[in-house]
Amino acid sequence: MHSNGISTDTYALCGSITASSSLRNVEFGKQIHSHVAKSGWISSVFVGSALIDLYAKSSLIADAAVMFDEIPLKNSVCANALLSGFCEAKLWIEGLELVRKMPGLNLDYDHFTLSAMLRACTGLSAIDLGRQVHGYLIRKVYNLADDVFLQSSLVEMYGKCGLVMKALQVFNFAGMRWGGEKRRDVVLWTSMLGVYGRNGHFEEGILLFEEMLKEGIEPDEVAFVTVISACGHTGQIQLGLEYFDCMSRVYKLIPGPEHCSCVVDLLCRAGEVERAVKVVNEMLGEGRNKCSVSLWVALLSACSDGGNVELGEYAAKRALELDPQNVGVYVQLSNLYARLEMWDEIGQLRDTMKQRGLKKDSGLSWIQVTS
DNA sequence: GTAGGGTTAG
Repeated sequence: MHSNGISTDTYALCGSITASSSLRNVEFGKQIHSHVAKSGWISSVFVGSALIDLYAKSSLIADAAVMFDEIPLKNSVCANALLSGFCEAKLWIEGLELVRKMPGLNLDYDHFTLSAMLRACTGLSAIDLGRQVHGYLIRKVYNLADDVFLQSSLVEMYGKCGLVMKALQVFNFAGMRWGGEKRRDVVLWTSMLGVYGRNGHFEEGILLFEEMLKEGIEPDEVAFVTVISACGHTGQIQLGLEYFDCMSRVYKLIPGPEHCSCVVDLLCRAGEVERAVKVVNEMLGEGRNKCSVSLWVALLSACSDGGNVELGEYAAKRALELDPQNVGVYVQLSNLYARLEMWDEIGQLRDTMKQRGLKKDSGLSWIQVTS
């Protein structure tokens, strides 16, 4: 269109930018950006928001922030686009700072803002602020029960802070108002399922999954990861395998590496290492190439827990053949050696990692203590 | 008629 000399307008520009965003083609988006800068449409808040979104989704958060600053007449939409970029990048403090600046810029909080704030609270385990946002929602948002995004953000926030009953209360409230209507979608159900899982309530999680099926909600890939993992924790091998099987048979979903490793983990937890190896081989035989690394890693992880050196080393070798840069494999193998006090082997492993220029990230965690 | 949100195991 442009090369034919036809002038573009903001509608066409927004369309092209969102298209390059969904195709994950940042380069094309950047080209449009420089074109926009010359055309004079750069001050359009519509075009600006689309560009912020493109940069934020391409992990170019600094570029997104610059774009935001350059929009002369800002509105909530462009602020929210940057805000969700911060949350996506786990820059929760930066996100909350932006939220604090919004009133001064004459920007109102809407559902998008509040849902992103809750995500930041979840990331920071900031229960006090999270409660304040919930209070604000109850007071100011009359149609809270209509918004599954806000509901699931609340469920996640309470769950992350360990308040399982509060999460359940929100989840039940979301279902209550609509009686027979299916207002709770699969993501909201999965959020609650995940809260149970992360807090060790695996039995309840499995029951909730069954309840979801009874309500006629179609489970997705994420729901299956969570429920198969829950089965692993309760030792319900048969049930876990049935879920794995019905994923493709009944729901026509293609199991990914994460499902395969859940199944391996489930079998190994139950001490069925032989059977796990058999499953790995079967899966590889079926040509699930994408699964192969994670299958060996899952097997290695299980061997690490059980102190099975021989099989662990074999699994590590196979995993590294496929992905030599995988630091996780070295860490797992090192854990296995440490468990059995095989210090010489750990030394060798460190040397190998150094030679290959690999480094393990150090861990970090924090919580807020409820006052 | 254009732009922005929530779920994944180990």
